[in-house]
Amino acid sequence: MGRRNDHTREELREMALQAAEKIIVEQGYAGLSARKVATEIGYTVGSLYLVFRNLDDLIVQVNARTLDELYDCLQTTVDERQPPRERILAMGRAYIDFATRHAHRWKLIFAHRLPQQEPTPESFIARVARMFELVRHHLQALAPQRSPEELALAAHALWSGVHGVAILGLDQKLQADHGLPVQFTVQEVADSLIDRYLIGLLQG
Amino acid sequence: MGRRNDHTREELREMALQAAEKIIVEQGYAGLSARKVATEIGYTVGSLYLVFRNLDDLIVQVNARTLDELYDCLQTTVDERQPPRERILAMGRAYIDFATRHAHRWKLIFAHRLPQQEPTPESFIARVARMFELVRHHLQALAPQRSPEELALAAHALWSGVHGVAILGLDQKLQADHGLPVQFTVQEVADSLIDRYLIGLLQG
DNA sequence: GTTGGAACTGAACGGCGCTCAATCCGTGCC
DNA sequence: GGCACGGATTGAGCGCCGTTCAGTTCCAAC
Repeated sequence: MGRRNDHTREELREMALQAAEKIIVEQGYAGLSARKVATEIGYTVGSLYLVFRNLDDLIVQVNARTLDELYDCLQTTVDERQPPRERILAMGRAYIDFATRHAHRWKLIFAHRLPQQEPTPESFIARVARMFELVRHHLQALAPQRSPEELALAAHALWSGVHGVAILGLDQKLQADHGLPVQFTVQEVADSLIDRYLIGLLQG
Repeated sequence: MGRRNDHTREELREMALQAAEKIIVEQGYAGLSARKVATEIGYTVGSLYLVFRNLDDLIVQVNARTLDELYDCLQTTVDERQPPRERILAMGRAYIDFATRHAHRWKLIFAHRLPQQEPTPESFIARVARMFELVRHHLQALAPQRSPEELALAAHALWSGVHGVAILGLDQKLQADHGLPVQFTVQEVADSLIDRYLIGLLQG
C-alpha cells in the first residue's frame, strides 16, 4: 500500500478543512476555490476529489464544524447555577457574539445553497436540532408546567427568532433609519425578543 | 441617434430583470448567469453591461423588486378593521406564505453576498426599513402606551424573528427530530413567536 | 529486481464574469 | 441618392472556476 506522502486520508481531510476555513475567514465565501485550498495544503486540485465528493461537500463539512463550535460556545456559556431566564439571555448573547466574531464562517452556513432541490444534509439538520434541544432544556427549567410539545415549539420559535436577528443584524439591516435618534444594537434587539417571548411563555 | 433595436435602455433593463427572475424561479440562484439572461432576451452578453454595472448589480435590482412585492403583499393583507393582534399575525402568515411561494427569489435576497465588505445597498436597507415601519405602525395600534423607541425596537425584534423562522423553516431545519410525535409547521412556529412576543409587549 | 497498485498529478473541458476593438446601421446632411 | 457620423451592439478573448481522468510516480510485497 504505497503512499508517497505521510498524510493519511483523514489528515488530508483535516488539512483541507482548516485551509478552507482560513480562506473563508480571510476572503469570505467568494474567495474560496478548490485550487486555493489545494495550493494552501501543498497538493494539487485533483487530490481534493479523493477526499471530498466535490466543493459543496467540503463546504458542508466546514459548516458542520462551525455549527459544532457554535454549539460548544453556547453550552460553555450556560451556568446552571443562574436562573433560567438569565441562562437563555446569555445564550442569546453568546449566539450573537459568535456570529459577529466569526461573521464569514457563520454567514457561510446560511449563504451556501446546495444545487436545486438537493436535501439539506443530515449533518446539518442534526446539529440544528441539537441546538434547539439545548434551548428547550433551559426553557423547561423556566416553565416546567409547559408540555414537552409546547417547550419544543417555544425553543424552535425563540431560537429561529434569535437567528433572524443575527442575520439581519450582521448585514446591517438593523441600522436602517427609522426617524429616531437612537440605533439599536444587535444585542439589544435579541434581548428584546428573548425577554418578551419569555414573559409571554410564562404568562400566556 | 441610431439604434438598431426598438428597445430603450429602460426597456432593456426591464426585460433583463424579468428574464433573470424567470431563470431564478426555474433554476435557482446557481442557475443564473449573464449569458443565460442575455440569450433569454435576445441580446448578447456584452449588452447587459450597458445596463448593469455587473451581475451583482442585476441581482441587487432583482432583490429590490422582490422586496417591493413582499411589501405590497404584507400591506394588502392587513385589514385595518381587524384588531391589531390579528393584523400582526396575518402579516406574519403572509410573510411566511410569500417566502414559501416564491422560495427561490426570496432565498436569493439573503443568499446573495456582495464581495468582501461591500456595503449593503441603500435600496435594500430602505426597503427593509419600510417593512419594519409597517410592523411598527400596527404594533403602535396594539400598544399605544409604548414609546416610539420601544415600538421601533419591538418591530425590529419581532420581524427579524419572523424572518428567522422563515429562513430555517424553508430549509427544512425545523423538521429536525426532537423526539416528539409531532412536527411543527412554519406557520405554527411563527404564530408562537408572534403571539408570545405580543403578550410580553403588552404585559412586560 | 520486479511488479502490482495506491497516491498523486495536471492538462483538458466546458462554463463562468467581464472587457473592448470591431462592426453595424439609423439618422441627418448635401 | 450617396455619404459620413456616431451610438448601439457584437462576440472573441482573458483569466478564472469546478471537475475529470489518463498518465506518472514510487512504496510494499514478493
